[in-house]
Parts: sequence; C-alpha cells; structure tokens
Amino acid sequence: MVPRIPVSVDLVVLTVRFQALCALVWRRDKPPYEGRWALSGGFIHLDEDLPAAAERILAERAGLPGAPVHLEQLQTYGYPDRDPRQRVLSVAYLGLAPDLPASTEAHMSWQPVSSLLREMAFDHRRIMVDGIERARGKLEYTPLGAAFCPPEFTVAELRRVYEIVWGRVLDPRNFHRKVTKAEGFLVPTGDTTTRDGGRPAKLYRRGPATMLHPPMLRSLKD
Amino acid sequence: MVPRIPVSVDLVVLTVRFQALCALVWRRDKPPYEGRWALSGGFIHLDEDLPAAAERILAERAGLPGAPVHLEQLQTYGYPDRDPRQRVLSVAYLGLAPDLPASTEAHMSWQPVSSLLREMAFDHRRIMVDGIERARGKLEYTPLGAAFCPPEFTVAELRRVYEIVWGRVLDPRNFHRKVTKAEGFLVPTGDTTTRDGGRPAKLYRRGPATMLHPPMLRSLKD
DNA sequence: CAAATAGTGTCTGTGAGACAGTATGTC
DNA sequence: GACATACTGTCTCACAGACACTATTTG
Repeated sequence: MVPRIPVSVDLVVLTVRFQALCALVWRRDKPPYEGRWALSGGFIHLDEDLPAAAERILAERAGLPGAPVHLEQLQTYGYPDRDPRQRVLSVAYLGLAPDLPASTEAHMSWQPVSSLLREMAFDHRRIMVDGIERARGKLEYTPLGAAFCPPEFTVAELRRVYEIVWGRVLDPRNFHRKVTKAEGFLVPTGDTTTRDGGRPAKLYRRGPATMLHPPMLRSLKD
Repeated sequence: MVPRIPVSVDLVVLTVRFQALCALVWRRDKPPYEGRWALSGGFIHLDEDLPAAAERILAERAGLPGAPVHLEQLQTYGYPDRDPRQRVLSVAYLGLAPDLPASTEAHMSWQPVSSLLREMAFDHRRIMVDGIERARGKLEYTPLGAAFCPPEFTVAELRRVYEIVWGRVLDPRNFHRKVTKAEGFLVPTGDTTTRDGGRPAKLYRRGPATMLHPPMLRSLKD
C-alpha cells in the first residue's frame, strides 16, 4: 500500500535586532537533542492547507498571532533519519519579521544566528542556513528588506537591515539614491523622525512593488 | 495521533525541442482527469530520501534512467483537495534536460508547454508554470541554460535556448560577448562544427561556475 | 558654536544595447 | 561567385561605486 508519512511545518522566522540577524527559537527540554535550540514547528492537520498550517504555527507555536510577518515556503526536508524517533517530512517556511517581542508564554526567544550555528536540534541548522541564504537573495531583487522594518521607517533603518543581513557595509549615499529611485519600493509618508539623532529623516512605508528592476545586487567582492 | 499523509514526488522535466519549450508528460487513461496530460510522479518509499525518490521516478516513471538531467527541488503542493481520491502531498522537482528521445515504454512524450496550459490533470498546470518561472530565473543567474544543450554545443545553440525559454529574441553579438566573458561559464573544446551551416562555430562544454556574476538579466521590457 | 545624521551632486569605470563590419564555411 | 552563419569592434547611455558637499536637527 501507499506509505503514509507524518508531515510537519517548521518556521525559520528571522528579524534584525540589536545590530544582529536573529532567529526565533526555543530550547528543547527533553530528548532527543535536549538543551539544543529548535525552530518552531508542528504537524499539519488532516484537512489543512500548507500556508494555513504555517500561519497557525506562527500564531500558536511561535507566539506571534496576527503579526505582520512575511511567510513563504522555503523547502522540504525529508531524509529518513532527520528525526531519530520516526520519519518526519518537514515543509519549511521562511518568515521575515520586524523586531517584535518574543512570546515568553510560547517559550520562544530571538537568538543571533551566529550563536545558533553549533547549537541546533535535528537538521534545523541546515534549514536555518537555507532560510538565511534565501533572505539574502530576496533582498536583492524584491523590496522585502522592508519586512524587517516597522510600518514606517527611514532610509537609514532600511540600510542597516541590508548591512546586517548581507554582513557588509553599504555607502549611505549610494544606497539612498538606489532605494528612493526604485519604482514602487518606498512611499513617503510626509512625516519625519529624529529617533536616530541628527537631521530629521523622512519616513517611508513599503510601496506596491513586488520585484525590483533593476535589482540591488550585492557586489561580487569577498 | 499524528496525521500521516501519502507523499508523492512529481517531476516537471523541461527541454527545448523543435523551437519550443516542452515538458515531459503522459496522457492519463483512467479517471480522475482521464484524457488529460500529467507529470510523471510516484509515491516515495518509506526509507527513501527525497532526491533519491526524484532520481528513481526520473528513471522508472519518466523513462530517463541515467540521463544527464539537472534536478532540483521546486516546491511542495499540499492543499487538501488537489487529488479528489485522497489527500496527497506532492514534492515537485524541476528537471532541465537536453533534447532526449521520450520513452515510449513509459508512455511519455514531449509536449510544448503552450499546448499544455489548458489540458493538464490535478494542479499540474500550476506546478508546471511554477517550474517554468523557476527555469526562467535560473537562466539569469546560473549557467544552467547549458543543461538544455548536448554535452558539446555552440554559442548560437545556447542562445536559442535562452530565446525560447525567455520567449524573446536576443542580439547574437551581445549574447556572444556576455557568455564568453562570463567567468567559468563556457570551456572551449577546441573543436568546431558546421551543423548549423555557415562559418564553423566553436564548440564549448559547461564550465565549473555554479553562479553567474554579473547575471544575464532579461531586460525589463514587456 | 560642535556634533550627528540626512540628503544632494559629481566624477568615473563597467557593462548592456544597438549596430557595422570582417571571417570562414557550403553550394 | 552568392549565401549563411560566426565572430569582432565601436558608440552611447545607464548605472554602480567612490567621495565632496550642503542641510537640519540636538546639546
């Protein structure tokens, strides 16, 4: 007969926080991988669509109900031994979130990804690394860098997102020119803020564009 | 209890053939969707990794054992009603192949994708369209256009691949300059061919590059 | 005033698009 | 020879990177 397999949805939720790229994780308190960090995840229900399952797990397990998180399917991980208890197929979703408080009730916390690389359960390191690489690419050819920002943000705040996700410093003047000239990327609100000090900076919201032409290529250096 | 779901792997295998982008499909001979075209697919075995399942289905169901087909995971499709008989989760793989003979034994045939858009079973049209879009993007920033070519090919043959996949004519001289200058894309074999008529064209193999810097952007027109 | 950050302008090199011209095969 | 295709070269415009300068706030 046809083999049936348990299917879970795991979330790589990323944010930029305290000058670092962070992922939303929880610390496992029982075997296997006791004490290691794990992504939020859960089994899909029998009559549940995959995007609906991802939304449900974002709300229930990740503790971010209704939060403005961009969710997209990342990849599916299925080699038989990835969970030592039983075979589980995992459909991973990538989430890009602004700097929200982590839910203590759900026992979730934001941890810098650099500190997680050696401390994760199952194959969650691999899933997280794939998610980070996807996010880096998305910043090149979509306006999704703004998904890491609050609803209204300055060009400098957006630039710091790019710098932290790409791990490279960008020229503020050239960056400003690129993002303000990109069609549909930023919409000025008319307001300004001085929360970063210095001269008041204009505030923007995300524009209607879904793709950037031309893309914001990270240079070929390094 | 944990719900268990049948999981299949479906293949979107594409090639360029007779001046058209074609997909490898078979015609269903029983309900549901009798008479419609379908992608090759099959259920994964209990102890089988996903890439291994994709290779097996390429060999057994698609009738292309050992063929030089570039396979990569595309996306996972899981809404509950996609198969009217029972819920099946489908992990789709994208395959890029040179112009190989389709296996009559496996009842497969190459059909132009333009003729398939209204004639496919299940959600296979959606899966195929996603695969085509992925292939179009891959041609921009990877050297995978060569995966549609025989082991040795000319610049003009590669250009026709790009033209057909992107659905747009390209300037032969600018294309030649771009691909021959792209580091690691093409390796000259030293031989030439006159199979296209006219002056003999140099033959190339795929080079070691996995990414193109800078990418071969399709222009923003249309 | 100094200090800090925001924003504009200019120069330069690279590369894409457009297109002319030359090279080398077949018939 | 005509013809077909391969390949090289040149011009121009757009844009990315580098960097100087001005603008507007706080203390």
